[in-house]
Amino acid sequence: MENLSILLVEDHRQLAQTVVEFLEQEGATVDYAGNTSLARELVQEHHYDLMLLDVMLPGEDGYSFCQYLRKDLSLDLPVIFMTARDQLEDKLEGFDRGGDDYIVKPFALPELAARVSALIRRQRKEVTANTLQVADLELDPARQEVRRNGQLLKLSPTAFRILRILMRESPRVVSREQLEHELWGDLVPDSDALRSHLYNLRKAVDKPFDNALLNTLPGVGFSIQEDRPTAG
Amino acid sequence: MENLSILLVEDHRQLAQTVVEFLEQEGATVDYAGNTSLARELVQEHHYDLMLLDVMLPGEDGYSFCQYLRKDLSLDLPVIFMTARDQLEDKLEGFDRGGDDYIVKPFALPELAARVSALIRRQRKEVTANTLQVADLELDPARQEVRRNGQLLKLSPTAFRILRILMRESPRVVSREQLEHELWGDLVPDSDALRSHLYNLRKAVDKPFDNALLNTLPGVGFSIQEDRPTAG
DNA sequence: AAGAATCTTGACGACTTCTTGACGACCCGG
DNA sequence: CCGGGTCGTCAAGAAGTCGTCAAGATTCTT
Repeated sequence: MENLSILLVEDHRQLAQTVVEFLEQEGATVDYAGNTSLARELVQEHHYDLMLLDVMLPGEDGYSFCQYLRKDLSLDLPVIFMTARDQLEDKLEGFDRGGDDYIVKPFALPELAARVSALIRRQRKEVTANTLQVADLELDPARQEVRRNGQLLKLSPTAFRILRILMRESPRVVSREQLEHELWGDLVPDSDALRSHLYNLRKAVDKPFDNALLNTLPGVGFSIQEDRPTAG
Repeated sequence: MENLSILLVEDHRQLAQTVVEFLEQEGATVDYAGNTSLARELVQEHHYDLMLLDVMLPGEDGYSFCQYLRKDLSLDLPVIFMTARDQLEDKLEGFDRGGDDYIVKPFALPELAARVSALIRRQRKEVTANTLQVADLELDPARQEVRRNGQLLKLSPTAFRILRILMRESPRVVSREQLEHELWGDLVPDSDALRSHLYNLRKAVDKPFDNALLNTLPGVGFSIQEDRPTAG
């Protein structure tokens, strides 16, 4: 659960606090919203790896909010519904509105943690120790090796981590904020160290080759993908 | 569940048959194994989209088999444990050995179906719609790309956001107030910056092409749609 | 404890993006 | 036909971001 960024949406103060304390103790960073309007703002401003969503909320309910995320915001972050409703139709509705999992209150905190981890590792393609591949780039997490066109590249540990994030998200664009949080958690360096690391990463991954894989989208983030055509 | 290929590993004949019939009726193709040795062979010879795995099996148990899949075969197919064991430690072990979900017997068949679908769509990254489309305009939120007639357009971040809102609401008309609020929240610029952004957006989206998609309804707002008839 | 590798920081110029204001065209009501 | 409001057009300046790079600080290795 290291450096996982989680958003908890739950109006029950008591339960919320319990969950937050538990998750933070497990190493996650947790933001908390008691209703969906605050959740809406948070979700637009920050990147979260996962959301825990109560169904019964004051104002808009959790189902509706989840659907809004999927349809209007095109956000595909994993969502776990967390509710006392245990009827079949309730569960079906949760999945139907775009939820990934559904856990009935009261639940054991370790089960919640296990389901969170399971979703995250599925999302991050860490189910097996398989190599990640983008074009002629291969990254082997087990061996800590990166090859391009069969040729072994020398990367610093941080550069390796950045590349790994970019490759698992490929061809999605990863925001600077998301990268920084995943690399450093709450201890983001004062200055813009990420720029330096990216510079070095590019020097290793792209410089020696003809076509560049690592793209910058100014003001948005970074992505790794083959042949991003330059717009006319 | 159309065209899904599922492997069911379960020694209880009665339950197995019920599940198989249900899933096939839902449109899936189901292979069945009563023990892990048969399951081993099947998994090596065929591709499955998902596996339903009982824990208590004759010979090797389900936990062990799942771990074998992940570690030795490096197979990342989604696995749902399906068992009568409802103790916390059992569930934790299931996730720990690489399971994606855990459903306790007896369960409702529709819940099983819902969990299967949820896993599949996550696996296939179909959680959200991949692109927004209006006429020959396509916007891919994940890649931050916009194409018209297949050709990549170059947009500034703000122009991209405006287009995305307009396409999301298409063919509805979006008021200036709504646009400004969604772009800047409470920090709307003093002057009418939106006009400038729309101008630039039009330059990129409409100028290079024959027909305009971006319409202004004076005093009302903006919309994006094909062939808006010029009212008489 | 010395040396190597790595990370952070700061500086610089180049470039992009955003905001602002100016101007004239258009529409509509008075 | 005049005037206020809205709109499209455009350029200039402000603000911010990016690539580049080297020097100092820190951590790791030996």
